[in-house]
Amino acid sequence: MPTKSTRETSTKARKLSILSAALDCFCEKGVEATAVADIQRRAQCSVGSLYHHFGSKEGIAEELFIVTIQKLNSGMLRKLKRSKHAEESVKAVVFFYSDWSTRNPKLARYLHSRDIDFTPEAKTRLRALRREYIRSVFTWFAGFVERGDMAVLPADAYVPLISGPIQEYTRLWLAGQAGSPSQVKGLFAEAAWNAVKG
Amino acid sequence: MPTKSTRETSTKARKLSILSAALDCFCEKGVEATAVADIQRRAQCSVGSLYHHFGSKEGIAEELFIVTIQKLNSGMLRKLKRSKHAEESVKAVVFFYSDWSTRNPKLARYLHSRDIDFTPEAKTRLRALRREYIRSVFTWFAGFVERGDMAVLPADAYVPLISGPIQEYTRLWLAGQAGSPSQVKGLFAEAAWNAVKG
DNA sequence: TTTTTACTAGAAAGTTATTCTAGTTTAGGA
DNA sequence: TCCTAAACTAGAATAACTTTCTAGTAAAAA
Repeated sequence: MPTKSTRETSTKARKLSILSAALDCFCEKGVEATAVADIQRRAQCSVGSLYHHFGSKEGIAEELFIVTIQKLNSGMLRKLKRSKHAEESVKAVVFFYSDWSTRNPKLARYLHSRDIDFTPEAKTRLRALRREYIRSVFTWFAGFVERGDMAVLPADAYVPLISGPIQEYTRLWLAGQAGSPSQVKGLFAEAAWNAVKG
Repeated sequence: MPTKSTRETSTKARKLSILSAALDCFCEKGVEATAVADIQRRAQCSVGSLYHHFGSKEGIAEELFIVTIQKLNSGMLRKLKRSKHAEESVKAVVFFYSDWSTRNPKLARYLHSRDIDFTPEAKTRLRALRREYIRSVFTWFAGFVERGDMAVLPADAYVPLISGPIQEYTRLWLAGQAGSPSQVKGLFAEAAWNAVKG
């Protein structure tokens, strides 16, 4: 049983507490409007500590974004791979997105803020993550497409067709302009299936 | 023939040149990373002039965002109202979004960037614009719904179902992860119609 | 002509991000 | 157990940037 060193544990805890403090600040005031001092106060650490771990305010924003995307994607793929049939798989994507967003509204809100300000490196990492996600989904669907259960479409079209509406609806919900995604997820799952079925 | 004063004309031109310079900077470096001095240099004006017209850097970003949304929405509604039938209307939304984005990639990129950092007033204005847009679209569709040409759905569901996929695909395209929206707009228009037809 | 108002300029001031120096804590080897 | 290297933290110092302020110019109105 490999017990972690106290150093390792406390480092991880501090990084997490900084990310969590940052998420709260970002959601309350927006990324640009939160000062490094705001995060530092809320996380109860020093400026030095903050810069030691993340390099810059942008570094915090990037790490938070990337870690969140990774969690969302991996959760989605796990769910996907527990599905047996084409229809079940497609609908699972819509349901998972809806459920994850309503369970993690702060993270969802943060993901819906855009990535225009990231460093080239972070953009590259994000691009790789997205590409990998789209590839995984496409690979999972490929079998169904071959069997004729799903339509033959450009590889890049599946994810937008399936996830686009629920994502857009979730954005409205986060902006206070629509009811909870859970109210329409059944409807949107049907629409997704209609858009890609064979 | 009411000829405009030179003052009025040059003021408008200066404001436009500042917005245009800002758009270029924002697209190249991101909103947060562009300094007021960057915009000021590119627009060839002084800091004072910039603050006189827009109050702050955020003020520029907000005005640019709002003006762009207004143009996009009004163009969309104009197109919509030239359509005769339900199917034609629904597909027009997809086509217009695709065409506008490919014709105005910089503006499209900016619209897809974050709106989380806006002032409460700007958020309110944006919310009003979006609500008004959704209401207009819904009103336009209401006749078709009554006649049974389109399905009866929650009012907030139409726009996400119709526009969600093409928007999401456009986002991928802007991120360099997919081909031009014009390649899939026909496909996506079909899917949109399937999602809402009666 | 004069007066008022919109506008511009650039220096000054105020804020905030980032760096730097000094020091503390921990893991790991002798 | 003690020593050393490395990870980590603190907060002052610095640098970069945003915003304000003062003075002035040009256009329109009176």
